[in-house]
Amino acid sequence: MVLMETVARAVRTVEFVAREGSVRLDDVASEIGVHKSNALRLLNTLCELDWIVLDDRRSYTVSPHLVALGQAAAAGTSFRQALRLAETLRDLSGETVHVAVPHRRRMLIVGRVDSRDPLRVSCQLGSQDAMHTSGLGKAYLAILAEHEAESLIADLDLVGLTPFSITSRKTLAAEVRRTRDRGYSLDFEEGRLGVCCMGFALRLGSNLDPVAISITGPSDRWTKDRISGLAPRLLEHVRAFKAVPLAGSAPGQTAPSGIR
Amino acid sequence: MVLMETVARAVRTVEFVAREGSVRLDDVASEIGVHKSNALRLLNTLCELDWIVLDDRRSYTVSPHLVALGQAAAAGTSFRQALRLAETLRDLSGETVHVAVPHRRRMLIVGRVDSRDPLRVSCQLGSQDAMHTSGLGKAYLAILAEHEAESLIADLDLVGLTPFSITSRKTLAAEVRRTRDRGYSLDFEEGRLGVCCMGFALRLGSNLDPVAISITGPSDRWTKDRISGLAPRLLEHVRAFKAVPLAGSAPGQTAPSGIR
DNA sequence: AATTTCGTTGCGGTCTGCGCAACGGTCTTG
DNA sequence: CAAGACCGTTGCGCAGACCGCAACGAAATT
Repeated sequence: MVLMETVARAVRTVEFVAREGSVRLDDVASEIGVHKSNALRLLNTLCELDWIVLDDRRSYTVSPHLVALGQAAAAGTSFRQALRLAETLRDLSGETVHVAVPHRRRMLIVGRVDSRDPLRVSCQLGSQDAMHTSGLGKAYLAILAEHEAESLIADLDLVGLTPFSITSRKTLAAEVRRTRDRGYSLDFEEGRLGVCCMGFALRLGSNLDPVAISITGPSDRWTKDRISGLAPRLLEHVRAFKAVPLAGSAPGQTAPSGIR
Repeated sequence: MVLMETVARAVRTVEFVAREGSVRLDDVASEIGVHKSNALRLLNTLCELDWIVLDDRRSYTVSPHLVALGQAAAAGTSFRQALRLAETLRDLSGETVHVAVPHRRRMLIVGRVDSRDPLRVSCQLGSQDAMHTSGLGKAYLAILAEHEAESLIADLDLVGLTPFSITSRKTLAAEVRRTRDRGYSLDFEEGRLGVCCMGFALRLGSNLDPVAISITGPSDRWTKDRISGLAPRLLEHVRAFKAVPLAGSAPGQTAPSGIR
């Protein structure tokens, strides 16, 4: 399989600009590893295509036009429906709710409804969590068929992030089994110290990958007791939501969504 | 200025896949206007770069990885802070709140907080409204310096979208002046029949473009009376919000945001 | 006003992107 | 069940697009 170099350079350019926020010509040239004349040509074409804009004659930024792309990327999943459920769960729990989809053996966060409390946990959209150290990942593993989960676990790289992280496949498999029985996943400071969460996974679309939802909060108030106290009510809402055959509006449509 | 053809093809490919949702090899080949062997090379490299994924061996989709890009594109603006205000305004009004930034003589919607009512108005993120037919655009024009607004208006293409659309520069300039005095913009079915809205614009960042916020609802309940009744309270919150020097977390950081 | 920095332009070589055509897999049709 | 159509994949050769080089010019800095 032959790769196209120019395309790769263009993509790396866009991602670099997005990562840095604002860059100049020479930054791009040295980052991509090309002569500045070529970097200029890259940036010029990307500007012409409205993927990049140059602000004050020497600093390049990603174009707001790209939010449409990000939306399209998320719309491929059934996250739009999930967001409505997320809002309900946020209101019930008071904590931040994240929506994620599996992507390359990690959980990619595509949606979020923030807690109203000023002290809250909130992950960047587009960021990725490991399967074994997040409530999202463990919820996803638990909804898969047993053999699928097993082969996925076998492929994971079980790096520990905190002293509480699971780093053995056997322990992880057992925890996934417990999650399946329980109906929801738990994460007590396994991914980040001071952060706890509970998670669900559910199949919304017909043939789409499952979506995972987590409710995340500071360990001081989002405790084991509080979670297990709330869990039944939350689970109830998740199940009730699944029953509603929400008419998912196709991506790209401008028609008002959410009208049943 | 010389454009790079291959880059343009790659970009068009990604946008095509995003627009269609799911495409096959020949679709791309005919859309881009290249031989299918070349279309395959394009798609292969884009897959390798994780911008596109192929689902069931013959249908290509945009990768969820791109939501990170969309986030970065929006983060360039100060929309993160605006979203918090938007949520407050949604709760006060009960209607959908949109956040937009100016982009190429149009208003580009980068954020949204939906009304909780099943019957609501909700625009796709990434979609663009004309300056003269939206509350967003008129609010933006009103916050600009007089001469800036005038030169921008002179450049607009005043296409009418409904019988109520403003199509004369003179009328538009007068309406903008009235908006400036009033403190907020109004739009009664000027962009779409059955849809009304009021809008604000505010400068959040130091040297960033202003952000526009609109509150949009069905004309049946989001009436002139209801809007003017709510306006004072809403304006009050907008002004109060502006006073808070929220510590905006830099894009790309994973630290919990919103902690003052 | 001088100096440095940085974006821009023209040019020629060479590598790469491109179309062509044949192959082999999978899905569809008689 | 077999024959056909369809679609994705691969090798090859050529032309042209991409790239680096170096000189130019504008803007920023001292």
